[in-house]
Formats: sequence, C-alpha cells, structure tokens
Amino acid sequence: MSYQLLLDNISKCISLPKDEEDYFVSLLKIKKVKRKQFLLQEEEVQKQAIFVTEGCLRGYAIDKNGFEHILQFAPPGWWIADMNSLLNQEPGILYIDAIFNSEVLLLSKTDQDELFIRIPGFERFFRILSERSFASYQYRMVDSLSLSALERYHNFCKLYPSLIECLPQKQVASYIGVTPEFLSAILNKKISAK
Amino acid sequence: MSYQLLLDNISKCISLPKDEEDYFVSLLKIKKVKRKQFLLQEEEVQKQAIFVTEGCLRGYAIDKNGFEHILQFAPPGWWIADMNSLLNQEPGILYIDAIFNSEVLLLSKTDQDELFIRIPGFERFFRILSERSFASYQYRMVDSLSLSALERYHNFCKLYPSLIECLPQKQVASYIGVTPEFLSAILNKKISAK
DNA sequence: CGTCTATTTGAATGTACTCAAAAGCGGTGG
DNA sequence: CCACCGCTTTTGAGTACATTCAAATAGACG
Repeated sequence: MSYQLLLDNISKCISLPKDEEDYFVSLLKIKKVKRKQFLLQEEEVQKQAIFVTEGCLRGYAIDKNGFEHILQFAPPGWWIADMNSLLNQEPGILYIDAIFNSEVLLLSKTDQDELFIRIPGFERFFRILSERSFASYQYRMVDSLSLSALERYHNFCKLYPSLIECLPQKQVASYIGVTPEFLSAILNKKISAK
Repeated sequence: MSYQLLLDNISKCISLPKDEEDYFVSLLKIKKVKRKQFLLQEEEVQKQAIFVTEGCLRGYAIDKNGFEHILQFAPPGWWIADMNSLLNQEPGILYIDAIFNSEVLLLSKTDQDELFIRIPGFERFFRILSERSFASYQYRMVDSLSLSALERYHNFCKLYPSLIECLPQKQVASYIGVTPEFLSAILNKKISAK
C-alpha cells in the first residue's frame, strides 16, 4: 500500500510506536499526478514536502532564455521540493511536474512543524534525510566543477540506473548541463572510437 | 570568547539550559589553524565537524589533472566539512585548509552522536542547519546549470561580500568554475564596455 | 631590492552551443 | 495496415565560450 515505502524508510532511522505511526500517516495526503501535471511552478510557495510512491517527478528551473535545467529526478522512494521555498515559505524558482503518471504523498509544512513538536523522533529522521541530501549535493557540485560532460553522464547512469533506460536523452542532457545535440554527439563519438 | 558566536547561532534555533550548554561546550575543542595548514586531505575520514570562529577556511577538490576546485569558503560563523565523509565515516574527496590564520571549534562525530541522544534539542539545531545547507546547495546547483560565468561571479559577490575584497581573484575563479585568466578577461571586458 | 605570487594580455586550441535540416520512432486515426 | 503527426535524435556547419600556454606586468612582503 501507498504508505509502506515511506514507513520502511522511516523505520531504518527511527523506531515508531503504532500510535505515532498512525498519527504521522494521518498527516499525509495521497495524490495522483498525471504525466506533465505540475505540483509546483516558479514564484509559487512550496507548501508541502513531496514523497514519490509511484512513477517519477522532476524538478527544474527555466532560465531567462526559456531553457529548462533539470535539477533532480524523483523516482519512487525519493523526496522532492524547492527546499528554500519550503523552509522559508517564500516564492521559489523551481517547477516540479510528473514525467509519468505518478502517485505522491504530501506532507504540509505546518503539519511537519507540528510533527516535530509532537514526535521528536521525526527531528532525527528529517535531520538524517537533510544531511544525506546535503552530502549528495556537495559531491554533485564538486562533480560539476571538476568533471567533463561525458564523466557527468557516466555518473548520472550510476545514480539513476533505473531511469537511464526510460528517460528521453534530452532530459539527461538537461540534468548534466549540456544541450541534447551535444550529448548525442559525445555519445556517438565515443562508440565509433572503439 | 571563542564559543559565543556558535552559542548565539544555536540560541536562535533552540533554547538551552545552562547545564546543557556547559555539556555541549565541554565537547568542543578549540584549535588554532595557521594559513595553509590542512584540517582534512583527500582519502582521509572527516572525524569532526568544523565551526569557524576566526579567519577563514576553504574546502576544495583536486581533479585528475591537478587543478583545484573550491567548493566552499568558511568565514567566521560557518560550518565546513566533507559531509559524506563525516556522515558515513569513510574516506572523503575534499581538502580543507586555512586561507588565513584561523581559529575553529571541532565537534567529533562520536560526541555529536552522543549529543543527539543526551540533548534532543540538538537534533533540531542540526536538522535546521542541514536543511539550510541543502537548500543553498540546491539553488547553487541551479545557478551552475543556468547562469553564465559573469552571473555566477555576481552571485558570489552577493554571497560572500566580506570575502570578495580580501580573496585573490584566482580563488574566486576556482569557486565559480572558470580559469583565473578567463575571469580576468570577462571582468576587464565588462569595465571597458562602459 | 629581489622574490614570489597574482593578474593581465594575446594567440591558438578545444569544448560546447546555435541553428537548420534530416532521419528515426512511437502512437493514432482512417 | 498504412499514413501521418509530434517529438526525439542525429548530423553538420558556423559561432561563441572557455581553456591552454607563454610571456609580460603588477603587487605584496621580507
């Protein structure tokens, strides 16, 4: 059932009595999201943290020339949000939409704040979650400073092995920070070089 | 005194009785760090979280061609660490050293874990700290995907206004991800274009 | 004053983008 | 089943952005 994936993740970090688990689940809203449907658009305030149970979402920004830059994919088991907007409840810069028909769990900022007070164990869970996200962005930033486009592509394949086969290449290009034409070129050059 | 800056930051997030504060302070080690002295090198395990009280540190990676890529500067009031290494207690990829003679507070991973158990309020403090770091890396990653070198330079000036005047330009170049020659070129072109 | 490092300048090169057009690949409706 | 549509991928030519390398200039400091 929809909550299981999230509850399993939580139980790896903290142990939760049944009543607390029930309370937590009562705060979650299940939402079905159709392909291309938005969960957030630029200038909106991110009111909920989003946990993906089925399908896949993406978070991206659009630059002043109208080009998309994908920051993150969120397959099942991943959280996604414009974190600055969620934290400070101010307008964000990200768009979040569904790549495939998806199902997500929503936890509103106000319920989350309440949750921290009622069940301090969730402070720990979200601390650990944030630390890991922080750590992975730190390394990703290092990669973006020090690796070539091809190396970033290989990293991507390692990070999202399940996605690489079902995503259009242009979305991968957007994630690693090159144009679709250029990614196509370096991948084909590589093959013929064998 | 050395602890005040950190205690002030903490008190903005959580309120701490005197005895808990004393316990926390007892876990901290003050360390003086000379310019160019290392606090961490590649392949080492980050055993402590580092909080800067005086001077300035930097965290950077060295790529396979021997070039430095600065990930972060840490002036007073900032924490710095190879977060993945600290979290998982495994070898990291960052170097951390002092740009100027500095003073830092060290909180070891084991003491920190103990602290979370003894004083749950610190779960909250470090959750908030991690969330903010996460949020700022998220936006920085968007910037690196969507902004030009000159725009990233302007962002840097906003982020580290106190540093921009005392850092050698080549270190700023390293942070924004271009060569010192190129940064010099775009800054001078800009001026003559007036 | 000399030494060390940072900055600037310029030429040649490489990396990545733009634009345009062609080719491929599902899906859908007739 | 085929023809067509929309979207992705490929290809190529021309251009812009950014690096490399080398050398000259400028600043900081003992």
